[in-house]
Amino acid sequence: MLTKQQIRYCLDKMGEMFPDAHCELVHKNPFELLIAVVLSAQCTDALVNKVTKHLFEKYKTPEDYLAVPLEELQQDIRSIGLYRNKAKNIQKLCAILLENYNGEVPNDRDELMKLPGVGRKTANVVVSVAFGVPAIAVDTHVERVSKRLGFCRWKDSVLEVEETLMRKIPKEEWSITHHRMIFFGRYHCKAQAPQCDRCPLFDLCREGKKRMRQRGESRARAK
DNA sequence: AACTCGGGGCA
DNA sequence: TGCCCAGAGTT
Repeated sequence: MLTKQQIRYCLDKMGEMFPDAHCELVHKNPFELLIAVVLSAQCTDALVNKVTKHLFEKYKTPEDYLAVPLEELQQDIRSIGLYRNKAKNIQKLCAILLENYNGEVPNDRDELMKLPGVGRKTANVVVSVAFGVPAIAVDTHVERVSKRLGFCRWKDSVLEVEETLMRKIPKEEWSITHHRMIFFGRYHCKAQAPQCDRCPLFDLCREGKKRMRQRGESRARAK
């Protein structure tokens, strides 16, 4: 595992590579952010943004989402995957917001996780982006990058990854860390084709060196 | 821990 | 046309 100092170095480099790292989901308020993040599960932010553009014109409040039949809401988000379940979850979630939270989005991670369709990652994104609460949302990008570089152990669960990152990174940097790692993971340290040959972190990266060795060996075999 | 839900994007 | 993308919930 890398030291705190090494991790800090990595995060600084990621910041240089992606100085504009930010939450890519379009939203104007906590409620729209919550809807956008729930929709974003298992699909790209770009695709969600296409849907929410129209969605947020039509639906402004929790009441609006409950005022239409389920089938209509499903059709409105049809172009993203898992849309049937997501539409159901959004209507349930809006009913709970009205019932228990006065129609407002709670600013507490554990309260958010009680809502249907809201897991740990979604809750962390909402509290950190909408309410400025320090949090590290561990999605597959953050998990993959953490494991490849050695921010955490290979066999760590998602929860263990989050705990390890929180232990190794100063609290003030949790939120920006999450965005930097997502950009780094999505555009550079990709799942299938990581750009190891032009990576400023190659010298620290155990997985990068391993991959390069394997590539060399397969070339040698081919000859 | 493994499985299921799913359409869009891209090769 | 078939693989890849990428969380929550359930068993």
